[in-house]
Amino acid sequence: METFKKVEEPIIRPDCRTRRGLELIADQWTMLVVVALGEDTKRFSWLHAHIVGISKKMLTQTLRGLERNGLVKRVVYPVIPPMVEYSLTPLGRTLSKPILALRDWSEEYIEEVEQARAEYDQQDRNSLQDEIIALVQQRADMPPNARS
Amino acid sequence: METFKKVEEPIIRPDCRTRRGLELIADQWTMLVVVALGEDTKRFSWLHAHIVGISKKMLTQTLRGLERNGLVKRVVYPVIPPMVEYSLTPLGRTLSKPILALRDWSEEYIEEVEQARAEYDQQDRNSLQDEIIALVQQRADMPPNARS
DNA sequence: CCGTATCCAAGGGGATACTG
DNA sequence: CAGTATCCCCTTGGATACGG
Repeated sequence: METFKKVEEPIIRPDCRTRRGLELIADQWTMLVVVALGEDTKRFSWLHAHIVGISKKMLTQTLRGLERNGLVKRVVYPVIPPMVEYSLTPLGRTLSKPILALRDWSEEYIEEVEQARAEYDQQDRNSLQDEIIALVQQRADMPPNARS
Repeated sequence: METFKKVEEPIIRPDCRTRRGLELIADQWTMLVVVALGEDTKRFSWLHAHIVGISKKMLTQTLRGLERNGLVKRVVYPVIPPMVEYSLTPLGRTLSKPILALRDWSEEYIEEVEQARAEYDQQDRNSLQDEIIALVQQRADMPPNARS
């Protein structure tokens, strides 16, 4: 008779805290913006220039999302030309720690990951090559008039 | 004269390690699968059942990506019915630490985030309400025959 | 059980032009 | 400068059916 209590299996439901959290922050631009903001206050144009490749639309969207979730503070100065400053809120700063851990992981292991991918893809090409060779071999074994 | 050396501004280029890393792992399903895999070996059907709401297609895709990047090991047992086991590789286990940090952050702060969002959205509704009131007020101030 | 193949609708996101 | 508005392509991902 089984007397040991079975360990509860972790069921990851759509409404659990982990899912609700990752839904908000687990995307590339959000994390990059948090990294880019860092400790200081940054202007919109600074962010746009330093996160190379992000469009203004995407940057605006991402910042709005972070602001909406209380992670970023937005300050508009009524000057001409306009000037808007963004910074992490105290709540946002709690998020930057785990995100920086992810950045550090990337810095340390990405080469190893890409190496693994190169080998994986190489295997794919070899397999494909083998299949082609096998097919050609089959054709060579067939009588000429049976070839499609 | 400025004698202090200017601090290098961190420019986040598309080809930097951080970008290349986040591109691969900064998405919701990938992180959830890593969390779900944990320390043990898990079957495909186990993952599909425990990550509630993920489609088979998405789960397969995500696992393939992780396998391709050397983060997950896939073992197929040639039995009927088929049985496939997935587990984190040593490299994959290095990734689970920062991801678990992100999960822990979610568990701790998500309520606070959602609270902030509720207030933000409430403000939006109030502003909209104010605008409507202002418009109605304008109409009331106009002579009746000028109303559109 | 563990996929793959195909179809298809929805929306993400870039390009561009315009504004306070 | 810091957006907003519009267009539009093209990817994403669910649904479904099928296969080993």
